[in-house]
Amino acid sequence: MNGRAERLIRRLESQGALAPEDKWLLDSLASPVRRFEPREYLAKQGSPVDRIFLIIDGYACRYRLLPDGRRQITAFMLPGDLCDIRTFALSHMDHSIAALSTVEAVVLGVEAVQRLQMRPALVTALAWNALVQQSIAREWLVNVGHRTSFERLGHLVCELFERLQLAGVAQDNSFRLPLTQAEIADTLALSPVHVNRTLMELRRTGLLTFQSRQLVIHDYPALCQASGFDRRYLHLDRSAAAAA
Amino acid sequence: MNGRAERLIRRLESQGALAPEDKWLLDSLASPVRRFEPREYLAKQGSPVDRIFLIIDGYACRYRLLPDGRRQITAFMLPGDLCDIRTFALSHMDHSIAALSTVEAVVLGVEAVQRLQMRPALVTALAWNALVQQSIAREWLVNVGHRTSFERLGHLVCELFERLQLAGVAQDNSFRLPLTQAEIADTLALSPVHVNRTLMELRRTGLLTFQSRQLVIHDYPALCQASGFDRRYLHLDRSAAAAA
DNA sequence: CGGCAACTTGACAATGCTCAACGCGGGTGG
DNA sequence: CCACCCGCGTTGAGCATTGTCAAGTTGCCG
Repeated sequence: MNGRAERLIRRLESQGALAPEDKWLLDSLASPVRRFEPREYLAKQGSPVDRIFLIIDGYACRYRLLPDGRRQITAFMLPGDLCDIRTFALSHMDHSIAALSTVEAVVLGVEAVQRLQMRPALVTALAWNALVQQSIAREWLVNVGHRTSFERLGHLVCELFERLQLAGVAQDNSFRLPLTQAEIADTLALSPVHVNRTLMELRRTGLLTFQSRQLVIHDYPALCQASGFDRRYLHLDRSAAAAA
Repeated sequence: MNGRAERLIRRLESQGALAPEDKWLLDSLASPVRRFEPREYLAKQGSPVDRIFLIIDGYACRYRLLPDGRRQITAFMLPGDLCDIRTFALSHMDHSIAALSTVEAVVLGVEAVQRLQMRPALVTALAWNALVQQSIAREWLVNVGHRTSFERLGHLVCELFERLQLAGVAQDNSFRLPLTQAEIADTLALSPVHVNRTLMELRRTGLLTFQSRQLVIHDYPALCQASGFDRRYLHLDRSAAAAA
């Protein structure tokens, strides 16, 4: 056990324990670890799909570029995140993946994925994982489409907090967020200037502070309330949730 | 062969021929057909996941509601569309599915999906299908986040046109679009009033007309151009596309 | 013929964008 | 060791796209 798959295992086991052999397999595939510098590509739009990634540490993102140079970040890849193992069914990438901070990731080829696919319990757990990512993508659409900048930013912070907690890389009421305001802007479809103003408003309201890449939440329930955050879309509870 | 899976098969075969047995299986599972009236639920947020759907005819959509009653449509389900067969890995629905027009759909339970999963070629083809749906979801985020109302609406029309063509239910330069302007508004995160104005602007520009549920495209290349539509995200070509 | 849902149009308000300038800090080279 | 420079953050002013509210109109169905 090298422990590199620990954060992924922790996430997957939130839905039910895995057999030791399954954990061993995940761990044994989690090597070697490759290091990516900020802004470095993990995968490039248009390139053939021949690998997927398990994020060990750091922040990466999926994004699309517009002809005019603006970009939309469509997903964050956090420690313990694994790409959809079905990705190989596509011939080429329809978006890019890049490191936002320094990233440690394991590069998995087809053979590694085939070994994962031979374990039914892992296939199910990873299907759950992929479906949660899709649920998050839907929520981002709601976020960008219908929430004010204040709610949007607050909602993103809540989501990151929950996800990082599940991976075991958040503190009690804070987490490392190595993003520039411009990157947050690309995520929330706001201008960098407006992200700045909104951030100060959140600070003024006493909900959170964000300094030197550390995000501190001062009143989590109030933040959830103010940003319309309802964690059910993250599927964190094992039992079925009641209808809205 | 009852032919009900014809549109799905047509889509899947755009990526490579299927074996006759695979097609027979799809067709044999495509029964019975259930009919849903406009606004009727196919699946409700919070309910247990025990079925998925193959759309035979008509328009359905996935959506989420906000506490204030507004809604965001996160995907269209068109003739020939099939839900992700992995959906059963979730305990409950994180969004609702409802009919927009009268819909004919096949309801598939776990057993039917298990039979599909025993055919590797189908598993691959359906993985491709599901990944395209995710790519579309990413594009919707770009659309809502970064495009003007004019581009947004044009882009949606282009996408629907391409998808309906692939399923074989579009005419040369037009297709049936049984949506109200309010429903388009819920899709594009615009107000109904603004959808109306934008629609008239598209008409005035001579790009398209939309009357009595029929959408006619007068100049498709110009429409693509004006709305920044680049069909690569739909993965329609079998060969790898060049980088942007 | 009546009624209701969808569509249309106008006036006004507001959220968020653009442009522009300035502050701050860390890294680099002279 | 100091000075410059560049990326990032901050702030202000004006603007524009889009939302809201409200009043009509059209058209379909009963």
